[in-house]
Amino acid sequence: MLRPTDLLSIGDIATRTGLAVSAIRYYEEQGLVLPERNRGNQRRFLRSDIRRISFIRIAQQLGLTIADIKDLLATLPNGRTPTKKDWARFSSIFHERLDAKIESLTLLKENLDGCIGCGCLSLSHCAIYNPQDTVAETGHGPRNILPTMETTQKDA
Amino acid sequence: MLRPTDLLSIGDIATRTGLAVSAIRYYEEQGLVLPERNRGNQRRFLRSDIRRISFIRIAQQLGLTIADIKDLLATLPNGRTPTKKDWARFSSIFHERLDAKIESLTLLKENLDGCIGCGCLSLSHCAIYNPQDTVAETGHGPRNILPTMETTQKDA
DNA sequence: CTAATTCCTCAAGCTAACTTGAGGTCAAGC
DNA sequence: GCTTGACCTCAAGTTAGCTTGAGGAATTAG
Repeated sequence: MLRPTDLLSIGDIATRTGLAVSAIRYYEEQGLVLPERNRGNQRRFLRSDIRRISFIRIAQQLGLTIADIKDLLATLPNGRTPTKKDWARFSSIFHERLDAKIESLTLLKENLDGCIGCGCLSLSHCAIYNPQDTVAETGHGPRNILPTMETTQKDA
Repeated sequence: MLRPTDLLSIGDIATRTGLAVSAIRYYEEQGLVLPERNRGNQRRFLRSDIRRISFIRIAQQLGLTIADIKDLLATLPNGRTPTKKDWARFSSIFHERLDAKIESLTLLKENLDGCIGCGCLSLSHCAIYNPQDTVAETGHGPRNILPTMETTQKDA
């Protein structure tokens, strides 16, 4: 338990953050955390990395990708863990994202309401089928959402 | 162009729906559409399948998975394409989903607002870090979202 | 009739965010 | 000092929703 200079092992971090060890290794691989190594090549984290990782999880919940988060963290001087001030700055970014999401979901809902009566599904003038800005589940992977879709409708 | 009994080829459907041919084949594979075959083994769709596929796309936009949609379509008598009445029924389901999503995003936003001042990130009492109900990006794949996460934090 | 399209069926690839496993090393308790 | 548990590094697998490609057959235009 007594670790020199108050450094934490990956297991400690896992316990503290509730993440799997493999996930933390993955974060390191992606450059989100930068633990040092002891002479046996084992990762040694700072206490502040717990906060850093918590920040990562929160950002993920808000819909940011690993890459997004990496960029955000990169804006911090010296690659340090976010402070109160940083946090305030990030918060407003998050806030905007949430607002945008809520707004487009609301829009979608309104369109849906308008559609209940018509039951048209006739593509040409259905507001839901031809949305201006899409949100919903901006899923991962090559999952084209309608508006982005290019007309790749020809076969081999 | 003149097709017997007014049946459509997969290419026609692709053009009409704006989807890729491969996507439509995939939908068939997943049991979302059930085209017949001509004697040359080529798919022949009904005109109503355009509506059916439009429905699928709309449901996807609202965040339903292929499996969800399959289940929904399965509730239709005779596996037919949704009618006005069906559409009204589905609409209310969609409506609920949207409401739930909007609500939890709003909650998240409120928590975030409350957090801007504190800048704690101290896990123990941060409302965002310990959310009751998570939404955000309920991503695909083995991406555990915080509350669901089991304590698999031990290594090999 | 023939060339150009379009279509067919697999099988494999892609993306994000991880997990799982094999094979081996390190550290802590007794 | 030695066993046991924690850790290490790859490589490969997982999920959803498709796309891409190879190799071949059917349709359609001229």
